[in-house]
Amino acid sequence: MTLFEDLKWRGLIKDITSPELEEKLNKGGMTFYIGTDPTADSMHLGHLSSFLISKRLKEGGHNPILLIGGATGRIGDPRPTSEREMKPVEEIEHNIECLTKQAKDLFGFEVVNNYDWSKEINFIDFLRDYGKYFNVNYMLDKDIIRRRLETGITYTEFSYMIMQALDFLHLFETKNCTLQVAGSDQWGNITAGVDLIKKKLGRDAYAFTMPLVTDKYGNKFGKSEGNALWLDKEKTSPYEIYQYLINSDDEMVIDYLKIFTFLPREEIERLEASNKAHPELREAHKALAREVITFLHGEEEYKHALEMSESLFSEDITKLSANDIIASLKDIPTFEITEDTLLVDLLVDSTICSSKREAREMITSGAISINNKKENNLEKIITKNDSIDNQIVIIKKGKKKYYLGFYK
RNA sequence: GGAGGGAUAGCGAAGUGGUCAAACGCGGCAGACUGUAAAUCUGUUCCUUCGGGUUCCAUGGUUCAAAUCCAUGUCCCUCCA
Repeated sequence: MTLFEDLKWRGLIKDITSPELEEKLNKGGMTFYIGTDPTADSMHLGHLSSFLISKRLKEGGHNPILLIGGATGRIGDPRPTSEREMKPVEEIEHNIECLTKQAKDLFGFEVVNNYDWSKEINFIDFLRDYGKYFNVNYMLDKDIIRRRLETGITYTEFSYMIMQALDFLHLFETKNCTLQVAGSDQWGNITAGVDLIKKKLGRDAYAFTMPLVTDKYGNKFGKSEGNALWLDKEKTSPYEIYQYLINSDDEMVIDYLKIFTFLPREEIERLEASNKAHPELREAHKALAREVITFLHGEEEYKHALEMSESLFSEDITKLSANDIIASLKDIPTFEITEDTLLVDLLVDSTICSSKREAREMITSGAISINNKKENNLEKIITKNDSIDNQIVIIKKGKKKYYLGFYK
């Protein structure tokens, strides 16, 4: 199977700028870039899919550059709905530092910052040297701009695509970078770059986008309870990622294997068959969790996440000693217990529930378990008798969320 | 610069003086069923010491009573110049 066929099979190619790209991809030897803006101090699972492509292309004999958007991040990529808040420069600087380190650690490829070449361009030169290549009508015709005409868009965000086009041009000129890869929402910005290179230099550049990864309802992949799952394990534990992936939809899990793992086609097809024949074994889900966590955090962390999940979900945890539990459950949220606390208060103080009303609702509906035993009593007082080895209390909210309480 | 329209819970959207803690839909959370899945069904979704308390962009005002009326301000949209 050629590189292009493999990418296609994995569902990683949505649009390409030109059919010649297939042959060029298969041949190898292109320098390409993938970028992200420093909107946070870590990438999240949503970024992973496109960044993994850099590794796939590298293996196909291409030369990757990862771009962190210090300049574009100061401007803000237009969202479909509304204007972004501008982030303070200090925060952006901090994010750049974190992301650069993360990208290097995870992929080990060259990382560049577009602020380095954008910061010197002054406004007059910008208008003379670049502005003339962008007809406003052309810009207005881009999907992302058109969608914003109703709700309004500032000149700042309107200009974003030009900056991204400049990046491509700069990398093309200085590093012979002829290919850009990004998520499909970047199509407008990417083609702006390809067109700019054509107009200004009369040269051909290429790009392809990958589809946005979603769940079966079309929601963005990689969000749990509205929060992004970060690739930084200090922000999102391997255990949380394990839980997220193991709970993937049956219908989607094979797609995810193709996108997020380097498993070969035969192995994924075997898992697909297994998923069909015995979905309850969740072999595909487990493989997904294993591959992703091992890639991100290494073998050790994966084993730990697996062990934790198994002890919480399939064994009788109360049979373990407090020390074993503490060692094993290091990644679930913890809280402190003072002796003899009303359960309702405990749930609120520990932020497991956001109000007493909610805490009561949880208890009454049978959503709260103490050491894996349901607790329906609103008057329940937690004492040392409820603890394991006088040290800890495990509280479960709903079916999947665990919290570990420590006596001081 | 001128004219008009708008701002309601996470989102969309009703309500236009008391019956409004605010319909409805989505989303969220929980229960049942299961496989830590999906679908389905059920409950719930401002806070509370369960007496009540604080909400409908902001600040003042009218009224026994305001999300609803008035004034000023802020932000947004449409059209004209």
